Amino acid sequence: MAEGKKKITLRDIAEKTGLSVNTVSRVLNKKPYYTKEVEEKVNAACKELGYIVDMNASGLRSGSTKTVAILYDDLINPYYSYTTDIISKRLEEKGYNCIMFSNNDRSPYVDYELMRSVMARKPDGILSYLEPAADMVDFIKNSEIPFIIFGRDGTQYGMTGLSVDEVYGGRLAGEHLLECGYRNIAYVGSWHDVKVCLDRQNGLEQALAEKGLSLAPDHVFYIREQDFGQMVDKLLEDNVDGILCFNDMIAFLLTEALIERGKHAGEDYGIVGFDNIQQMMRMPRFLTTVDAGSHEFAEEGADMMLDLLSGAEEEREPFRNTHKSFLVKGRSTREI
Amino acid sequence: MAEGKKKITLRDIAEKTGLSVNTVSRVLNKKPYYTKEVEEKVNAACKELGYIVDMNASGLRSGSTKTVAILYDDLINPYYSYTTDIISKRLEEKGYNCIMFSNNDRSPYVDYELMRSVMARKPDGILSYLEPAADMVDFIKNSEIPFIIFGRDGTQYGMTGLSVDEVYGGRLAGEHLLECGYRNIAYVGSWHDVKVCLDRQNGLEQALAEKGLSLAPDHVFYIREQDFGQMVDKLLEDNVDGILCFNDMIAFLLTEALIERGKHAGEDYGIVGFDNIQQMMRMPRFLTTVDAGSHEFAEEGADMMLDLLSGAEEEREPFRNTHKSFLVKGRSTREI
DNA sequence: CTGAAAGCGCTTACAG
DNA sequence: CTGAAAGCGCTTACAG
Repeated sequence: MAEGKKKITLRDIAEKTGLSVNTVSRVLNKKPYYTKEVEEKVNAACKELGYIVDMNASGLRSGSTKTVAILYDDLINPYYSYTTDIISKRLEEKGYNCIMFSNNDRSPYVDYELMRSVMARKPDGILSYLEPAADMVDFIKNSEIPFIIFGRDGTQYGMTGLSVDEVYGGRLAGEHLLECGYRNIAYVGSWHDVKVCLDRQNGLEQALAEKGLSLAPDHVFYIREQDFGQMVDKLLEDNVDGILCFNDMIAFLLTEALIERGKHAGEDYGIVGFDNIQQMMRMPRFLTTVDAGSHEFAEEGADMMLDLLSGAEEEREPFRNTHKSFLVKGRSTREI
Repeated sequence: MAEGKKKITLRDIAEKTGLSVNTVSRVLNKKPYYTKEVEEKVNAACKELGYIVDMNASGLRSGSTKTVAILYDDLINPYYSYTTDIISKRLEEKGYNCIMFSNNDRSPYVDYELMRSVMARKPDGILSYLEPAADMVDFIKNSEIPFIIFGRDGTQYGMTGLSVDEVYGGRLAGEHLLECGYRNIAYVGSWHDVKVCLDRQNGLEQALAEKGLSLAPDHVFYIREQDFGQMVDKLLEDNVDGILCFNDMIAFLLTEALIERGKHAGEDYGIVGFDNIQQMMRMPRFLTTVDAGSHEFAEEGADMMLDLLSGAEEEREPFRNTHKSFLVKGRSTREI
């Protein structure tokens, strides 16, 4: 089958040039101490034979795989894919490749099964969109692999990460709904035990409290844990007029469900999301949403990872709140 | 720093159990010939010590890294992220991890620089959203790594892949525009030299030709190669009323640009995209678009890769046209 | 400035 | 059924 096209290794380069494997390796890795003449001979031979290093072998020996693991739920939500795109490209420029690990919808957490497959790849760093399960925190710390929690609050775990002030974002959304004149407010979250989700809800509640209002307990929903259709019916029955959703995708889903029932966002009710995915995808601005400056945020995530990879681990403060969100007005809430 | 938490290797398990490294390896890889007693001893020791295999080492020795490289432009377009999500999860289930490689916007092709970094990782397979550059076809074939071109026509390269009948999709879109009564038609593509882009254009032209119409050469645009604003002005000046875009993202971008100029899709003009990303993201259906059944298509891509990985390489026909597209009517074209 | 040796952690023949 | 040896392709000490 093969056209004599055998794998070219350092030994082939060594033989071709009459140098030792060792010296060839030193030239390719630009370690000090070799003559210009040797350098040129090596480069010429590599080019001629089409040498490509085996990162598996170099990683095994050197202990650095030049690899970063990215842990996520799914890539369907543009918040993930958009930021992952930015982060992976930035790391790629610096010679790192990204290996993808999803928890395959088992849970919103990093569990042992996931960490096991991650560690088997011996990544130099791990960037996780998922929070660690409670019993995994020590395990992760003991692994001594730089671990960044991206977009979620890591302080509670004593871990490094980047997060947005989600409570503040929730307040912005709540204040906007109130300004628009909505008074019968609901919150549609994802999971009841995920901190970001609760933070946004919390912000909404603060905004309401300032106007002497509050969020009725039966107007708080977590769609991953209950029936979507029943929730929509309940919203209609109770004449809810202002809805904050945990993110844009949920907001779109709900908008569509309400259209099917003859109700229209911006007219019959107001709806606000989070993430501003319309902007990421260059869509016309329909949905009112909270934007956390994801582009810059992703770049900071990549830079933080690169810092950790270059060995500045211990000095970093465990956590940084880098951004203040802002509201983006769309047509899904009433004009003021 | 380390709490005595040293790396656990096969040798540790061997010492703990009193067996040889070899035997331990055989048990973990479920190779034939070991007693139940030995198996239990090994598993207990692995669990107690928290053994995790080093895939770098096993890959180096065995020649299989259990890794698939995914080559793409960007993950921003949901067509990429949605299908990548499905493919990577399916592969993950079968024990493969995906390493991401973008060409970092250098070109829409797989070039040598990209292949170099791919090959350095010694993946068992490569799935590419990008077409190979002309001078890379032989290189890729000689590498003898299973290579799938996903979503693009590979026949011209004599390569394996999955693609949709794009000409047919273009016809569907063209026929719909004509049915709606649009007569002054334009095509907004991405690159002039990418086959999918031309195929869709070609289909549009066929639909027009059947009605005795044709696409004016100055109403064909490739936005990656010309000024977007100038194009929009031209469309307005010439009173174009029906526009087919290469994909939904371009269609959205154009819709927004026309809104800024006071023109509205579905009223002042009709616009059709490709991919049905609204459906992927559970958005209300605004845009009329051509859907190629991406979910199923991605699953087939993953299955094809798994087939190749299990060694059925040579028997596969080089190429399969698996799906027929269908039109999804939105509000961006006139009601018929 | 260059080379010979050792070894990263596995799996693969091969012996017994 | 189990083990001792070799080796995957590199990089890292260490000698010279």
